[in-house]
Amino acid sequence: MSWTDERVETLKKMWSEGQSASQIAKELGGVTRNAVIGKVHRLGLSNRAGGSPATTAKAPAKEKPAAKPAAKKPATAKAAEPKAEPAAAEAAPAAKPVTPARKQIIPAGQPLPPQPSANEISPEALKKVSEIEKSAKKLSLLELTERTCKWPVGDPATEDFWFCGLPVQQGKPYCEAHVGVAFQPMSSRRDRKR
DNA sequence: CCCTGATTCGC
DNA sequence: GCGAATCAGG
Repeated sequence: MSWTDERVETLKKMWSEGQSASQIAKELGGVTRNAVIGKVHRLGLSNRAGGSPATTAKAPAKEKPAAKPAAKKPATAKAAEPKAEPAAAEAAPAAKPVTPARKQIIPAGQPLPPQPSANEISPEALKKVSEIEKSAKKLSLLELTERTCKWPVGDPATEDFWFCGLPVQQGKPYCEAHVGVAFQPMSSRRDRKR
């Protein structure tokens, strides 16, 4: 696959929408996330700029100490290149419905509105759990690994007992769905005082 | 381990 | 220009 105009457009759009490189690659098909990232860089829109420069403002002059001897990184001489104003400020950064050709999930630079669900377990979370439990891998205790959801389901005293086993949420011991109900912000036993 | 983007460099 | 391999971080 090559970078046709269309594909580049999709790339730009998704990237500006905050989609991850892998998501974009998946969407485009025929390319890896590396390809996407590479293209992004070549297009000069590495930084999801456009209007919100306040985001990931990583140090561009990221110099790597010569910690790698025979490495394949012969410290390029172009250490810090005066990356002037990115022409990225091309189009209107905001108010641009664009073509909602597909699913536009993430708003944009906006992280996400404050999560209202602070108390009690949202019915959605519970529903999500019962849903995922159907597709749970139902692992036994011995099959659990560091990256399998350790949420127990059923009664340990019966045979209807197993662990979720779905991919964990990274770091956490449970999958996303279970993390949702596992880490109750608080309460729930408030009015449950026996 | 999963994921993310960033960078280099042979092609 | 392209993107795999690699790096670096979460």
